[in-house]
Amino acid sequence: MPELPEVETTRRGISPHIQGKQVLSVVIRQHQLRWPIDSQLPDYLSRKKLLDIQRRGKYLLLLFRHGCLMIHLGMSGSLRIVDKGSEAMKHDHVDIIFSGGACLRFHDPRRFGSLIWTQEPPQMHKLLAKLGPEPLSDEFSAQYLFNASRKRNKDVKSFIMDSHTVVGVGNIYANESLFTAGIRPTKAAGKLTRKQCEQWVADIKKILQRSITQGGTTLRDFVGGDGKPGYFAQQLNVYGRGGEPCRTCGTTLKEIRQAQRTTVYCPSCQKS
DNA sequence: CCCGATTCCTGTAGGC
DNA sequence: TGCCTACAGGAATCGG
Repeated sequence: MPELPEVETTRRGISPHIQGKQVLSVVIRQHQLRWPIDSQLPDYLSRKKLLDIQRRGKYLLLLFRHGCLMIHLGMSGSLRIVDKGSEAMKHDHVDIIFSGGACLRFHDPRRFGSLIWTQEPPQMHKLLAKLGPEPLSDEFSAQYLFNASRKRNKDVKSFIMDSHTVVGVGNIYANESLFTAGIRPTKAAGKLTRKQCEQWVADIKKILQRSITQGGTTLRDFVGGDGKPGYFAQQLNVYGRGGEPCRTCGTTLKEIRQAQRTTVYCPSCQKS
């Protein structure tokens, strides 16, 4: 489940191998992803130079002079650099082969990911145009969160996972940051206090930043071939721990469903 | 505008 | 052991 730290780790991992290189060929083995891959993609990319790789939310943006390939990893997608000619495994859906012999390989068992070609500036694309701020930017501040949450009746957990509020806070980080901030996940967003917004924003940034740092430790393995995401190694306080004792107070962690997602929280530490 | 439900897909875990 | 089902999850989109 690639969250923002994994996407950023991926960006940093693949960039040195393919940035500035020319696309030699594109192989699509499976078109049917979250959205069908444009059959003309090989034509769009062939012989073109990859200028830069950026990230917006959980989208990776492969920038070319004449357009942009937007890649989303969905929940089981991954990108790796392999040698040109290395044999494709099951679920290796797309190869982009570059001058110099590096092959960018898209792997996605559950096919929730997507590869979308656009000729507009990517920030104008409808999938990116209305996204909320980057969580690690100054734009994502306590003031912003307070303002954005006014008169919203939605529970805070679903509210923060909505990419129109802020990008990149998925289920894991929503659960973990609410625990650290001591906020009850079922609280209505509109009832967040300024103080809570300050605490929560700071905690979200802290947790994401720490996770990116840890993701970086797997970079070597990443390119070499096993691509294990780093967040499994990190200490999770609540995510996946329903029914277990809270690490802080020992109270049994409660598991509920919010908007078809599992929420875990400590009834004692997250009262407000 | 706001919100909840539905949808895509397959690996894994649990029940029997 | 193996079959079957339920479930996980990001986020766009639809319906109320």
